[in-house]
Amino acid sequence: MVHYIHSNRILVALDCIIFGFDGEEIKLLLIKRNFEPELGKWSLMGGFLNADEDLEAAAHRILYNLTGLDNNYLEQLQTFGAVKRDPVERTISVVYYALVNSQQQDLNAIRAHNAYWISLSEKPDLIFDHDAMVEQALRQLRYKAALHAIGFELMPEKFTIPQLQKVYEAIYTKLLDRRNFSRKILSTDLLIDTGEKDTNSVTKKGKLYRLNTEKYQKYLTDYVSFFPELTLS
Amino acid sequence: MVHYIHSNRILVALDCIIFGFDGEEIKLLLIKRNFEPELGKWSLMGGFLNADEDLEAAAHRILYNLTGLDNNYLEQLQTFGAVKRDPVERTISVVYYALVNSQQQDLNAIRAHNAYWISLSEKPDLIFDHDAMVEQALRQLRYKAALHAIGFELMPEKFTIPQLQKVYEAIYTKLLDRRNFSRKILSTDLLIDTGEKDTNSVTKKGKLYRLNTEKYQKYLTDYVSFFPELTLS
DNA sequence: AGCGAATAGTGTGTATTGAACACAATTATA
DNA sequence: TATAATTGTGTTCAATACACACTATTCGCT
Repeated sequence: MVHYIHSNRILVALDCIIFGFDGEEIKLLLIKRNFEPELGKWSLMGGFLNADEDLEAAAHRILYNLTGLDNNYLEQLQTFGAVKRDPVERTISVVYYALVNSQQQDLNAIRAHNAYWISLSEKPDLIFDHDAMVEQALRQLRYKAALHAIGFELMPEKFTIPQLQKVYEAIYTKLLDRRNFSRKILSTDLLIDTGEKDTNSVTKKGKLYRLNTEKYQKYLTDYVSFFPELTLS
Repeated sequence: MVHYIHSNRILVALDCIIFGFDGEEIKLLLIKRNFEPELGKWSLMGGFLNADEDLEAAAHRILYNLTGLDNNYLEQLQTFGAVKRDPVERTISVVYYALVNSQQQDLNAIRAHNAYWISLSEKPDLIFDHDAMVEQALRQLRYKAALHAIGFELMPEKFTIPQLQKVYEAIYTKLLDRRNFSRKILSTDLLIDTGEKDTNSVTKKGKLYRLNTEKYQKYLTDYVSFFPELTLS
């Protein structure tokens, strides 16, 4: 097989920012490292790109190994490539972020990796440039959620409109008007009334909806300003 | 120096999609390859990441070598990493896109690289996955220009409002209303009247403006829905 | 010099959308 | 059965988008 003459072959890592939602707050799935390097410190879940593995496949592998989840929103964020970013050896890292609804995750796999769901407000300092990665992922999440209807990705199968509202309020740390929120969501025609009611609710039980997945696909691919009022800064 | 045990060190390439504007159409700076591999075919301008070079610096180097330009809008687009994307050898490519105002470019450097400004409508087929890269860059350009005021990056130092309108019409292949466009741009307070008039114009000479660069920085970093009406599809 | 063609610039009304707020309905608990 | 807490629906006002009318400047032609 022919090769390029250029000799600078380097390690390609992947790191995953995994966002979840517990009903109140946005959470991150972080690793308390029980391996070298930087043993004992906190980091993102990551791994190296294998020789016969597509980049996208590697991202799915890493996410699957940690969470047992395989069917989530997963998007490439950016590639970090400063020379000194990894003190061990020159490594560039292709960063992905995932949105998971924390329902059918594999708790054993998570425990085995020494991973924990941590609130954004309680995030510890992370190794290398992982803090910058999280910061950028959060910016991208806010950006994207204002334009596309990805808030649903953090919801369980069935959910009420007030629950969905909590996701957006958590993403933007900003309270929204119930009445206007409800009208906006319903006007998209993305929700299907299941006929069921939320049993967890203490007082009035809200309608449980599920996502109209076909229409949702259009909302993802099309550029639609979903929440123009949620501008950043 | 310590190294990772993982053995899969691979080549990291960078490819640049370079957008320009000639007053009528969006143009791409493409290479008619006079070197291997794929000699004689068209491609993006690219190169390999060097050992002691930050990723961002490599992108600037490649753009500078080709155009002589060093102070342009340059943004990382995405990293392409399919196993077979480069038939010569496994290579991942970090793709950047640049917006240049085709004024003070180094024509000798461009000629030396056998590069040409090609209209989007006349783009030839490119090697490897470069077509997909261009397609995605164009999508990103449309996305971004609808939200942020990056249309200015394709303008010369001084320009008239109708000229700026042409940029947006070229990006979206869509005609815009003169009156509303003018009002919207002026309301941003991003333009400074130079007092001069456009001498090239055949009939009524328009006012020449220049960009208020401080305010412009805010428009770039802030999320602002710049042209909500320019939705994609 | 005067006129028409072409392009640049300013103004105005209507329809749509966002945002604030009032009120009615449901359910557990006291 | 009243009360507290939360959900669901309606209404009004202001801001913005959008369509379209009109005026202004400049060149070239008669």
